[in-house]
Amino acid sequence: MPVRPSLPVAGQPQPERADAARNRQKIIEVAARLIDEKGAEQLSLDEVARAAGVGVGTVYRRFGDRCGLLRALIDEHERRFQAAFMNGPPPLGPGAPPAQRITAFLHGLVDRIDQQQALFLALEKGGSGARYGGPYRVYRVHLATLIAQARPGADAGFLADALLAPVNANLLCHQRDERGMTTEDIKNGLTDLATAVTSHHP
Amino acid sequence: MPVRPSLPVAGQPQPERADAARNRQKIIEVAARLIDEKGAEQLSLDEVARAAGVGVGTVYRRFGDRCGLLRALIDEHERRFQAAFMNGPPPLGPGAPPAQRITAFLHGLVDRIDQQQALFLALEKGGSGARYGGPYRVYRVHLATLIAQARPGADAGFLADALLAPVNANLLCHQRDERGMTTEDIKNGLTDLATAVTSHHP
DNA sequence: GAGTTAATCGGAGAGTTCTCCGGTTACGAG
DNA sequence: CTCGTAACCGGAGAACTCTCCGATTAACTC
Repeated sequence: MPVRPSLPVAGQPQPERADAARNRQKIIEVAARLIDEKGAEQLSLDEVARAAGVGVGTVYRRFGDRCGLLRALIDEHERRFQAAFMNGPPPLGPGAPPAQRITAFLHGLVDRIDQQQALFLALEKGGSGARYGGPYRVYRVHLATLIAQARPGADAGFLADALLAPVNANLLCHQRDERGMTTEDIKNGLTDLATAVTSHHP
Repeated sequence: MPVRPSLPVAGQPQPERADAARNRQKIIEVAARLIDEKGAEQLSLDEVARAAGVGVGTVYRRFGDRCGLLRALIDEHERRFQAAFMNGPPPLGPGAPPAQRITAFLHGLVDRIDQQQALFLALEKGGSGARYGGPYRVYRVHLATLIAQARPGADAGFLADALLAPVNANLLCHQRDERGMTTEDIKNGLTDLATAVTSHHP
């Protein structure tokens, strides 16, 4: 029988042996500490394994690859953010008009990336095809729904991609570090963009 | 005396020794062939060096890193594209109203990425900080100028980033392969986006 | 041509990511 | 408590990117 990859799907807890769970926890703790000390770019899975007292094979079995480990470190914040825009108070959560919710969401996403900038940068660098799976999918559906409410008839799915695309760690970093923009400049720009998209009459 | 990196700046031909020029040419030819045969992702610089009959150090001396080699392979098309939107016939080149030029530019960029999709994908995967240098800078200035003409007072620089962000190989691939969108769908979406951005009255 | 010098060459090697698989261990069944 | 098995462990090793530096060679001067 083939070994299943055992990458746990979020929200669907998989039975995991006690030693495996212990190792997962230990690896996450060690990785978080090492990233604090030396930055996410410098994180070597070899080193994580050594510091956690496990073999490198164990790290890969638990997290699939380097990006998988980084995602695991991001996961908790992610859940909180998703809860905020799906069930939280307006204007981020339900209750406000779609255009306002879209703007609030984009601003929230900027703040969220800022919180764990180093991790997001490292994750985007890794690339892999998984960039548009998981959280991205959730964001996209959320935005597309709001856009469809504000502008029936438009290609809401594409516009969701278009609003999400400029909110990524690489670009944010570049805009701030090399272009001298502030977070407020960026948020203002996103407000303008979102307003233009939702209020456009073709 | 420190060795200067000798990464040639485009358009500023640097005196290069005959053997060095020969090797650069040979490396580019071999790399192009290997990419045709096995795909850009599978391109190993070790293999390129062996097939070109040079040491691996030579490849790195010439092109700096993996991305540098990929950029060199992209370079010729790049020059043609830049010439087209800076000096070519309208609506891509000068002569058409800004809004139309913006749309034409975005459509042209989609086509351009399609032409060398594999290379762009590999280049984006590599990441590095150089993603916003070189061609990107040119695109950004071009778009920002046009946007400033269409909508004086707006943050044209940011909006240029925002229009460029959704036009990248990773997203285009994703939209087509996993979402079933056609190139036409994407271009229509970009037209809508550009129109919204340039005709918005705050 | 011969000499000088600085750019170039090439391969050994360090540091990574990820794979593979023989040996080990947790845990439910009896 | 014992046993059987599926899941897990860990480290050797393959493949890769990139660095370093002694040996080599192109190109300019005389």
